[in-house]
Amino acid sequence: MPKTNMKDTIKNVSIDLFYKKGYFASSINDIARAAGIQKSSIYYHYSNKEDILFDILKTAMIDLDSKLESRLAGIKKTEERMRTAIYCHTLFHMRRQKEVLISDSELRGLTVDNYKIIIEMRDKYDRKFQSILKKGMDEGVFAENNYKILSNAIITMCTAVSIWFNPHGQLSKEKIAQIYADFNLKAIKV
Amino acid sequence: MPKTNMKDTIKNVSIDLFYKKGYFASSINDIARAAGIQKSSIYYHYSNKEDILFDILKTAMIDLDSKLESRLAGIKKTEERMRTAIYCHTLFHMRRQKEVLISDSELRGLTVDNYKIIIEMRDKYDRKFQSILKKGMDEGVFAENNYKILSNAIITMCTAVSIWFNPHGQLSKEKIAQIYADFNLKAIKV
DNA sequence: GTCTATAGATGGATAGAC
DNA sequence: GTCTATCCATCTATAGAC
Repeated sequence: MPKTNMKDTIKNVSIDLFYKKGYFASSINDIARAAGIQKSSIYYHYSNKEDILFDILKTAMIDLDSKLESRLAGIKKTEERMRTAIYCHTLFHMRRQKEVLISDSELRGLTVDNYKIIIEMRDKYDRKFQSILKKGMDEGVFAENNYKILSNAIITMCTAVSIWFNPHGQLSKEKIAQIYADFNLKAIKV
Repeated sequence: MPKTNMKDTIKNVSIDLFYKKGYFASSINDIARAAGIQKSSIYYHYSNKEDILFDILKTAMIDLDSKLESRLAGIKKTEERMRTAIYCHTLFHMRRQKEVLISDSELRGLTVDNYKIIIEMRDKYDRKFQSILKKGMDEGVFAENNYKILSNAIITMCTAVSIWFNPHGQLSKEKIAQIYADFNLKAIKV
């Protein structure tokens, strides 16, 4: 059985709270109560409230990017790379629903330096989609179009699955990711 | 020239503040300062802070729905109705960027009763998209698929244009709405 | 309709004991 | 590593004068 780590506990209850009530509406006191400790004890593990948020956002971004990289490894065909990227992105946004929703609505809770770090990671990730899409257009497998606009459109659609996805619904995460991949591939192909 | 109405001023500066800093991070004091009055004067126009948020969200939802209705009026062909709905929804989410972004991230600021009212309006609006999409599938002009999933996918994609759209970018709002309509129509057609 | 003044609660964060 | 106690800033909202 895994060692109970208080820092992880704080992080996990914070994910729940930020997801349910939002970052600003969740107090240090709320977090402490959920973690079963006094609020001052939080500061032994994290230097301040923003630090918890930053930890959550950074971890989510790192995991998202590494999932993409490992899924894409070895795939050569551009069409298949695009399909895989969309499938992977959509699946992640259902599996890690709470964290990605926090990522998308609580960025304003970060001070400038931390904000820049997350935005840079996100831009780098986005450019991977853009480059696959552009390559497909150059190769003639995808219809010529504004690749930045389409890339934004596709990524935001697949990101937003986290907003409406219901874990207790009828369709599996994998089936929904499949529908999303098919939908977008059909739209971009020549 | 239009009469300067303090209630409207409060509403407008609140839209700016909620958009920039978020609802919980914006204080009554911030709003008062931006409106050029003392914070106690806010309470002459609105009974509390949530009332301002609710006013913003309700107005946005009413306007969104009435835009759709007037655009759809007289259009018979299902494919054209779908195209118009997508175009209209996307355009609105660029024209009213701030308000719709608040709508999508600050719903948690509402108490239960107000929350229910907004969600009900939103569901009713969503069902209009679902019904057009389903009709197209029944008629055989759209490919058979899970119409609820696809409807969610399309609506959230077009809603999310508000996240990345840059008013100072090269493409016009109308051009982007056109790209979005074309993209989605291509994806759903048989 | 806007002001000054303030109540009353809660926020993030720190000091220092154990 | 967690506790009690507390500081001080800020928050929403109200009372009552003008």
